[in-house]
Amino acid sequence: MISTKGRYAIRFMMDLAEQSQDKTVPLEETAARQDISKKYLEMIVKILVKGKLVKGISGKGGGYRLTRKPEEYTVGEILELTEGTLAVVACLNEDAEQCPREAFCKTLPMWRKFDHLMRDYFFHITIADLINGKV
Amino acid sequence: MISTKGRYAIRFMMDLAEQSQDKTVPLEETAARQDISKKYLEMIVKILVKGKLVKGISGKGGGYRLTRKPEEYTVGEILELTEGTLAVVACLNEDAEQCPREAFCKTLPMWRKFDHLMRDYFFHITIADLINGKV
DNA sequence: TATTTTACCTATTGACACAGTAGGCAAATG
DNA sequence: CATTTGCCTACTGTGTCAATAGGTAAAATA
Repeated sequence: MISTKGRYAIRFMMDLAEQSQDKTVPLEETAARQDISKKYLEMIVKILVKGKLVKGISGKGGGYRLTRKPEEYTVGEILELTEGTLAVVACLNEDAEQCPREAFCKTLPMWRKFDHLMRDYFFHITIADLINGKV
Repeated sequence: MISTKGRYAIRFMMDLAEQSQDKTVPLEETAARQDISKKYLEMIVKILVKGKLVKGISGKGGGYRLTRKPEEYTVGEILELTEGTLAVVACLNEDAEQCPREAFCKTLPMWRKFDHLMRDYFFHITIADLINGKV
């Protein structure tokens, strides 16, 4: 299940994209517009900054701004960054310890295929797509 | 992320299916074979019994047995029962309160489509498929 | 009938994540 | 210098996960 972290992050990115491209948008505005607790959103946006998906500018007249064009962000990368992983089962997580059942596990192929399915879906939807209702 | 509850449940059902169809299999055997804590597995199997996916027979010579043929169980229903829900976001959960953003939410269609994708996948894989490596 | 084997039930635990909240420091602008 | 903004650390309450513990009920066998 995708938590509020991932969902709020997507909405935050969309909100930035919907404001005029080269304006910096204070977090307080977005928080109000999206009806999300400012303090909580702050915490989530910090992850986006660390991941270089947005840039934060301090001081008066500051705020946040996208570092790329909206069509260059996929939902997949936003979710993976904020949720930590998109793996559907623990053993498909990148930094998971080797599973001793791996060689003969009869369910692993099912999880793997689903993983591909999911990635194929979320990594081919962009922020621009969402805004333009193309999904 | 699918927890051990769902994953162990699938393995338990597969184990039952792999034993001769009309035998009742004591939980202790399956727990040993699958290397799962007996007590914990007990808790999970209780959900399967309540959901009528398996039948438990008490007493000497007792154990568990499938109530249908392996090809009549889908992975989807096992996961949905044991995990509580398969919804990828809270607002798609059956017993979720109505979301005030529903009417104009630009991400909802994305979640809905993914939900369909996922259900289409997991509700078309059966226990028999897993055993026969058909996935 | 007594014993053994099995399922079934309630309760508890430690660790961790979620969804926030609080308060202050750092940086930049007017 | 004051104001605005981002950034940082720390804390909290609630809930779930993944078990563990210790029993009771039911059914078969000796």
